[in-house]
Amino acid sequence: MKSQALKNKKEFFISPSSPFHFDGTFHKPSHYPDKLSDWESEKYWQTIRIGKRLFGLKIENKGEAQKPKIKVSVFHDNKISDSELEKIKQEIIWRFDLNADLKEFNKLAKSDKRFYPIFKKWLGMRNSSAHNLYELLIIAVLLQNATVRRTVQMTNTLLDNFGTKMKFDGKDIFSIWLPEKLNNVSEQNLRDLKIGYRAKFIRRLSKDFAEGKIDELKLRTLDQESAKKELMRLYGVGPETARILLFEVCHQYNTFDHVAPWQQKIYSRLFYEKPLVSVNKIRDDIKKQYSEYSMLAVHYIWEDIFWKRKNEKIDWLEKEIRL
DNA sequence: CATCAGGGCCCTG
DNA sequence: CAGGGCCCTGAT
Repeated sequence: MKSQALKNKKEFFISPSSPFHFDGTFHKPSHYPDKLSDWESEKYWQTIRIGKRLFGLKIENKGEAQKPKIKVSVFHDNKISDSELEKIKQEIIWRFDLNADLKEFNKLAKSDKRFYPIFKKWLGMRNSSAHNLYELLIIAVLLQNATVRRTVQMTNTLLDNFGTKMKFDGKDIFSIWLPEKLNNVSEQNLRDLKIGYRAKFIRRLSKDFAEGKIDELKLRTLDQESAKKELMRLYGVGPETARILLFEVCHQYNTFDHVAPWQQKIYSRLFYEKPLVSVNKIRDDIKKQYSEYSMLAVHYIWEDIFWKRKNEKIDWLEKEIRL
C-alpha cells in the first residue's frame, strides 16, 4: 500500500442552496464503517481524485440552515492549479448535491403529518455520494450477498493491497485505486483476498473503466430510465446495485423500485409497525405520497433511524441488520 | 458436527 | 422466466 503525506493547503468557500443540513449531508450513519472518510459534528474529511491526482479534503460548516456556507480545505503536494481547484469545487457540489432545489420535496414533506417531524429535523439534507461512479460501484459490489462484517473485511483488504493512504490534517484517510491499477492483477490474485466471485466482477468492471467505456459525466445528464439502462449494462450490476448508483451518484430522487428482502422488513417496521408488508404495497404507498421524490423521502426516514441507533439500542433493527 | 440462506447477479435451459 | 451456482460467514 502506498502512503502519501499532503503538506500544503488551499481554501475556498461554497454556498449551498438553502435550506441546508450539514451533518445529514456529509455523514450517513446507515453506511458501513470504512477508512475512506471521517466525520465529527460540523466537520468532514475524505480524499478526492481529479484526473490522476489525489487530494485531501476537509469540509467544515461555517453557516446556518437558512444561510448555508461551507469551508473546503484542499490538501495537496507540490502545486495545485486554479483549474484543479475549480474542478474540485464543482465535483463537491455535484457529489453532495449542494445546488439541489428541494422546494417541491419540502412541500410534500409538510403534508405528511406522520413523518413531518423527521423531515423537519433533517430539513436541507441531501442524498450524497463521497465517491465517483467507479468507486461507489466497487463498494456496491462488495455489499452484494455479504454481511456488514464481511463487506468491511473485503473493503479493507482491497484498500490495503491497492489503495493509497493519505496523511493530511492529522488524519489517515484511504483512497480507492484507479481502475487501471487492476490491469495486471489476475482474477486468482483477487480471489486470494477472499472476495469470492466478486473478483470476476471487479476485474471486468475495472477493465471497462480503464478503457474509458463508461462516461460518468454523460450518465449524470441522462434521464432516469436511460441512466438505469446504461448502468445495467455493466457486468455485475443488477436492479439493486443500479438503484444505489442512480440515487447516490446520479441524484435520481425517484428510484424506490427495487426493495431487497432485508430492506422490506425494516420498511415494514418503520412505515406500518408490522413485521412484514408486501413489497408492492410499500412501493405503491410511498410512490403515491412522494411521487418524484420516493427514494429521497425514504432516505430521510431511513437515515433518521440509523442516527437514533448511534445513541440508543433499537432491538428490532439490530436483528434486521446483519452484522 | 453439517447444512443453509444471505446487504445479487450471471448464466443456462 | 425459473432456478442453480457462487465465496464466505453466522445461524440453526
